[in-house]
Amino acid sequence: MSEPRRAYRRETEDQRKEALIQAALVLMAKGGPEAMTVRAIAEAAGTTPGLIRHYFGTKDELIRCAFEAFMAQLNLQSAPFADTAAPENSTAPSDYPTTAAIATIIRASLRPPVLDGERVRLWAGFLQMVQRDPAMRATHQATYLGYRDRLQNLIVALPGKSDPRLARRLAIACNAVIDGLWLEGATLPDAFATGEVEQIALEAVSAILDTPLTPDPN
Amino acid sequence: MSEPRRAYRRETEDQRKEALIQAALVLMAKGGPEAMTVRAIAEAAGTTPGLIRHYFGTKDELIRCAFEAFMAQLNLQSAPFADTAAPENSTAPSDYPTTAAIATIIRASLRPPVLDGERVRLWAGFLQMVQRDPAMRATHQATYLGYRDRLQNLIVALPGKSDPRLARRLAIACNAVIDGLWLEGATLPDAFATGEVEQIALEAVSAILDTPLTPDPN
DNA sequence: AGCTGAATTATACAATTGTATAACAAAGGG
DNA sequence: CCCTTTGTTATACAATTGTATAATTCAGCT
Repeated sequence: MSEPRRAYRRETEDQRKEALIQAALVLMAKGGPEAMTVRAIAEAAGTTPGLIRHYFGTKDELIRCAFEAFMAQLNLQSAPFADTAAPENSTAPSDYPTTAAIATIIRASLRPPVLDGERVRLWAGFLQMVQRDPAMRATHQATYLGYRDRLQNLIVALPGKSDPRLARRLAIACNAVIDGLWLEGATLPDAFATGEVEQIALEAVSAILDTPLTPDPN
Repeated sequence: MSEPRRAYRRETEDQRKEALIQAALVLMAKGGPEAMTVRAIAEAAGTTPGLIRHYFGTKDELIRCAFEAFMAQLNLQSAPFADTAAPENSTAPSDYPTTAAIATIIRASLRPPVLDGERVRLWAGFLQMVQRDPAMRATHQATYLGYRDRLQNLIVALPGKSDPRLARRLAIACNAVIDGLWLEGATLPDAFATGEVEQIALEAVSAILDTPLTPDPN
């Protein structure tokens, strides 16, 4: 009857933390906050609940870390290179066209793995905790504003958009289109043809910015 | 020690159901799915858990009903009149200008009570269940498509937008802007000035539709 | 080899969960 | 006026929750 004792297996602290965080995220994505119990997390991570306490002290702390990891990953995948290839010698505007950079961000944000139902549900599952926990709220806000600022920095380089207040409003609008399409495209996959979401986003952002975005068939 | 017995109070079936549904929604909005326990719902509704079983059979069924009520209310508040004043004698286009109707929907969708943090978190808290429960998924999809179709029906009446495929893409894009701004405006209230969100939405939709929306200062 | 200590597992425990069932209250008809 | 029916409340119960504590396992040092 009684299960055999779990094999004792030693791991690095980083490996263990990472495994627990990833397990928590998978459970949250698939079943929401209710599914993210310490036992389920531990089992999915191939360990026992005690390790959560050992490495994170409390479940809430693990959740905080998991949220941070999630937002970092989302940020990375939805705005690739972004900070690295941005303005190396930025006084040469046509080297890597601004419009192409904007289009790249849009496409990355609106196709898998970012455009994914479980992703959206994972994000949604955190919303309540984000509101409650100050640390998580800071992470949330920073991620949003970071994404928006990247858009704004690109927009301000477009001809005729140098006014920062104008660029800010345009960035907010573009961000909203992308977010809205991300939400709808991921939660209602049957309502759109493949590739339709990013296509619509490119057209809409082009209209908002009054600037054609290079089609760049990829 | 033992609490006095709760006063026996008889109510209409509709009153009871409504009270339980509203209590469930409030709890979901403030604390997410975890806070929506049968005991908390019953207490917030001024009754006892047994009534949930009596009137809904199971907690899941109550949740289904609550979600339906929520979506109906959201739908009503974000697109007022909508179905009533839509196309009475629709061959007279300039009687009630299409642009004004679009602007009205946008404004209603992006100010309180629709633009509200608890609203968004309430909506987010349902996402997991929407995915799982077929009935809830149908409600969700129908609400989204209904809102979008209303936009599309207005857009198709605009000059030069009579092609239904074009109108569909434009409606999707406008819907996305509104949804994205709803999300961000409600979850990050500090990031926007009052009225800024709807203002940006009006500008963005004007750009997408290539049609000025009547400012109509209200 | 033997000991120490940290990593890991297992168990304990009180609190909370959803639901089932029993006890109770009152309205309405005969 | 009793009796049935239905709405309502209270209690019971097994399952699950997060965390605390005890019991193991094993690597590294002397």
